[in-house]
Amino acid sequence: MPLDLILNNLEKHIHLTREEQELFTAYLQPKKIKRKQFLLTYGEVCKYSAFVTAGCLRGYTVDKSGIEHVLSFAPADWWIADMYSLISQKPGIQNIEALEDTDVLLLSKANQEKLYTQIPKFEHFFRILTENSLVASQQRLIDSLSLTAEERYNNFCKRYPTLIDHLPQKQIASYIGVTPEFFSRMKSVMVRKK
Amino acid sequence: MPLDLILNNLEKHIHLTREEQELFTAYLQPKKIKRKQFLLTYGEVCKYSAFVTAGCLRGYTVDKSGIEHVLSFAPADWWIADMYSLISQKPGIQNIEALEDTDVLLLSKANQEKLYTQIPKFEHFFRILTENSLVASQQRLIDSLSLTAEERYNNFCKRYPTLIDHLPQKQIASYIGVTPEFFSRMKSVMVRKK
DNA sequence: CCAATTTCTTAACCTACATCAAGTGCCGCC
DNA sequence: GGCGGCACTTGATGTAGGTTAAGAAATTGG
Repeated sequence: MPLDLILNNLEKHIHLTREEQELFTAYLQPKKIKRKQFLLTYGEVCKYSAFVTAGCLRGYTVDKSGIEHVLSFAPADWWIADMYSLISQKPGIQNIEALEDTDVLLLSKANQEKLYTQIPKFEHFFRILTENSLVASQQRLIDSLSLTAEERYNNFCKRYPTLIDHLPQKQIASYIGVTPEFFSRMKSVMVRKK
Repeated sequence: MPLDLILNNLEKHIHLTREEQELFTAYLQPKKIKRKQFLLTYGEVCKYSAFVTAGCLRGYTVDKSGIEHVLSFAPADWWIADMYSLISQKPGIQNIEALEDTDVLLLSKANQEKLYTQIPKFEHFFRILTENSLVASQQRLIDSLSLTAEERYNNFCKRYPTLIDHLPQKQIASYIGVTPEFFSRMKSVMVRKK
């Protein structure tokens, strides 16, 4: 059941009473997104944090020469949002798209802020969630500055083991920051090496 | 006075009473770091968040071919730490070094956690601080994936206007992710263009 | 104020990855 | 069940930025 998944996710960092759980779940809004549909598009203000209960989303930006850069994948049990836009409430820079039919639970920014005051444990939870994202983001920056495409691919495989053979490889190429052409070549070289 | 600087920094997001201010400042530990001395070195566990009151620090990693990558500069009124190590309490991956004689106020992880329970506003403050770092880190990742060295340099100038003519240019080169040689060439080309 | 070190510049050559182009395989869909 | 389009491959060629080296300029510490 989807609500169990999100309650277990919270349980990793905070413990809620029955009533608190009920207050929380009342704030959630389930939504289904079909493959290739968008949860959020460039220029829109991000009003929700999304928790994925089934399927998979990707968040990406498009640069001025039209190239897409995948910033994150969100399979089941992950949170996703355009943090820049969610925080500033300015027009966002990400597209968030379903890679397959996907179910999410939406928590609006307004409700999230109510939770902070009604149940301070949520401030704690989201602080930790944000800290972990920050560490991941910094690590990815370090990787992009100091590793080769091949090493970044190996890191991707560790970080998203469930996604490797599940995802069009152009999406993986975009995540590790190379063209699909180069990624294809690289993979065939890696096979030959073994 | 240094304490005013940090209290004003907090004031950007939370309001403290006189007593809360006193409780907080009692937790702080002033420290002086001479130019080229380290606040933290690779492999050490990070036990403090540091707030700079004068001077300037840099946080950087060294990759396996010995190249340094500057992750952040911290001039006066900025916070710095090896977040990965501070959070996990595992051996860190950053060196934090003084670029000139620098004064910091240290807040230990233990004290920081006491603040979270004694004055929940601090959980709020550090959540926001972490959110802003996350957004900056994501933006820098996007920049490194989609901009040229020249565009990244322009962004650097916007982000750290006070540092541009204040900092050895090899440090800037390292921050934007190019060699000092290339950076030098790039600058002379930029001048000629104008 | 000088010597030592560090920083900056310039130049020739090199490499990881991009771009463009053409072809193959395959999956979904009327 | 055929076909339109997308994902993947492979090859030829282009380029941003790296490497090595060597000299000039600037800082720094004594």
